[in-house]
Amino acid sequence: MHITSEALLDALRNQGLRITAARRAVCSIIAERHSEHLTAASILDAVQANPDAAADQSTVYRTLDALESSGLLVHSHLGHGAAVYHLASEAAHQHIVCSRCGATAAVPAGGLSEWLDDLRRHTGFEVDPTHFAVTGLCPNCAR
Amino acid sequence: MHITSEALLDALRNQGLRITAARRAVCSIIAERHSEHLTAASILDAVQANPDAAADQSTVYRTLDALESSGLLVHSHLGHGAAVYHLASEAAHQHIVCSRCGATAAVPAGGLSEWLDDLRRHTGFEVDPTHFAVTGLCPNCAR
DNA sequence: GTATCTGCAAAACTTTTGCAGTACC
DNA sequence: GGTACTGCAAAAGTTTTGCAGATAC
Repeated sequence: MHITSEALLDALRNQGLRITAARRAVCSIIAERHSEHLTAASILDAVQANPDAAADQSTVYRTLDALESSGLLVHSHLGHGAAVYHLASEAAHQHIVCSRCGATAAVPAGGLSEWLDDLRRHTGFEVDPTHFAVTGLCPNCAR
Repeated sequence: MHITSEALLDALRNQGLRITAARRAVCSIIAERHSEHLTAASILDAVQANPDAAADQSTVYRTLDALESSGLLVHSHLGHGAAVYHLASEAAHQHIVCSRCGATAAVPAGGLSEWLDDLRRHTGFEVDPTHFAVTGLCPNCAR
């Protein structure tokens, strides 16, 4: 499930936005490292590691916003700290995070969709379960 | 499902903590307004509205921490902003929050517990579903 | 050429912390 | 009397914003 930097840039172009060195740099980091839990800070670090394409913090945040508007990128909150950014194509999974040690696991899809249907029926909400992680205690921390 | 300010203060006493004017003030706000979504800021405002018992921000946070340690109070995150504090006796419900307009609804218990069992079986985590809300679009915002 | 971007710097917002003095028990 | 608590002030951490100058198209 790879996506290229160009695909991300195209999404920006399609919104009528301009393609700049800073945006190329951010898109390229995301395309290369899409399987990690990227935070704004780690993207910023990676961008600034390349002196030819260094971009400011505010520019990184603005680029991430633009990519989210395009629908290709989403962010979620795994805990109290910084948000993590995912490709939307990889975001269809929810995380469970240990509130003591920070260990994360993917929430199995089984059972989830029935619960979501149930939620929709009862509340009328269109549920997006991925935006916030679920917290709990991992097997180790639960002892 | 009321709780008195005294019950909260007793919980502090039982931890060997001292009872001060600031702690009385915080406990009394929580006891009076337990049915609201209280944030640290709203508790602080309420405390400072009474010039006889005004307490500092840091004191309010420290008191809230102490009450959480006692197990009578919990906080949850309904969105990107400040945490909300609930009595633990009222916290056994999860919230769903509209990511556009901020409307909240309670997640019905039905279906939830099966999903939680499922999660525990598959991940081994002891799940606390109430700490982070679930986001989605409310019926109005979903159009 | 001009509307959009960028960097810089500062602010916003929530929460935490260090420290010297105060008050509870 | 001694430990715990408080206020103050400042910092930490993440994200946002205002603005003057630079750049893509």
